[in-house]
Amino acid sequence: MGTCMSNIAMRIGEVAERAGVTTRTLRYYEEVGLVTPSSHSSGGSRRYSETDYARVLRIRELQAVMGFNLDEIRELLDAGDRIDKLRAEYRAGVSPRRTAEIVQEATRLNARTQAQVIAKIGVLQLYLDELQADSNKYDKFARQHSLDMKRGS
Amino acid sequence: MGTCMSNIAMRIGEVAERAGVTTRTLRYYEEVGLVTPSSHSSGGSRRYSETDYARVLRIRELQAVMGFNLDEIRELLDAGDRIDKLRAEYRAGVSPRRTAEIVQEATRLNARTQAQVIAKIGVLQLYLDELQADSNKYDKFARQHSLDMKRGS
DNA sequence: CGATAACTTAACGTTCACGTTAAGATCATA
DNA sequence: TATGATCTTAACGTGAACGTTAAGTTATCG
Repeated sequence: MGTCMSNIAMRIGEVAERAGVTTRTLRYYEEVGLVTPSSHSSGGSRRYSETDYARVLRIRELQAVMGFNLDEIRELLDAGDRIDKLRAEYRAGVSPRRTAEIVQEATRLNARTQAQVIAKIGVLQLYLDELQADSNKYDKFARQHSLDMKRGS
Repeated sequence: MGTCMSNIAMRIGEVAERAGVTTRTLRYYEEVGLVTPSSHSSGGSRRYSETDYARVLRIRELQAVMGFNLDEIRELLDAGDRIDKLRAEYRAGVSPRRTAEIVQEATRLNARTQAQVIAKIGVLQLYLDELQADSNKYDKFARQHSLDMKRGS
């Protein structure tokens, strides 16, 4: 299954370096079902495709920036995978009933995630507003007292 | 130091319940220098002020919603504390020279924090855009295949 | 074909952010 | 002042997400 995609395949060390993680991390991600190398050498070593690499990058972003844990990330990625699979299945012909179910679930997951992101942005924006109000006060104070100091870069 | 502020003081259990955390969590926050109760009973029990309580709430928000770890949160709160101290110093009366210094430092601290928040908002916005693009695809797919399903609420 | 760099699994170690007893001190109330 | 609820410190436990050896296997290169 999907052993040869005419795609250059990277070894684990290369992927690790490019993604800024350790090989241990990649093996751990495989252990918990996040990224499985799309092929292996004849001897059994892992071979990662560019798609695999992109997946690692996405995981790191979801983790570092969004603060999701690996379980949540797996849910999100699974939704995407399901859609991809569905697309392929659909092209090969699948029941409309099943198609509807899958698209609906992906839509729901997407909506849920959007809501979370929007909530986060909202809180950050509030916090930023506070900070800007403060900084405006400092500016005003400085001007009132003719303290000249440069703002910005 | 700061033992009596004529403020009603809460015991640790009350603060914990109001903030939705355990007493262990509050003692841990104290251990890592995040929230120190502003007073103690004669026998040595912790007594928290409303300000302390607000600080706990802020910590939880920064942690849960923004995904900061406790080290990052301490940095952010420390900046705020520093600014508060500068404010107090100014109010106690200082030379115009010192005033300028104070305003300048506060401005710099504020700007640094703003930069962090803005960076996070930026990445979140990018991610949100992607999510919306995906959800548009799902919609389009559903419409093309006449799968009727409601979006929104 | 040999060297050595990169890989393999397996297992124990570590840090963060607390959870969970344990054993005793303190607080509020009757 | 008694007593039960709440507090105290201290210490060991836990799950997530890896880090760090160890001991052996595979890949690559001259």
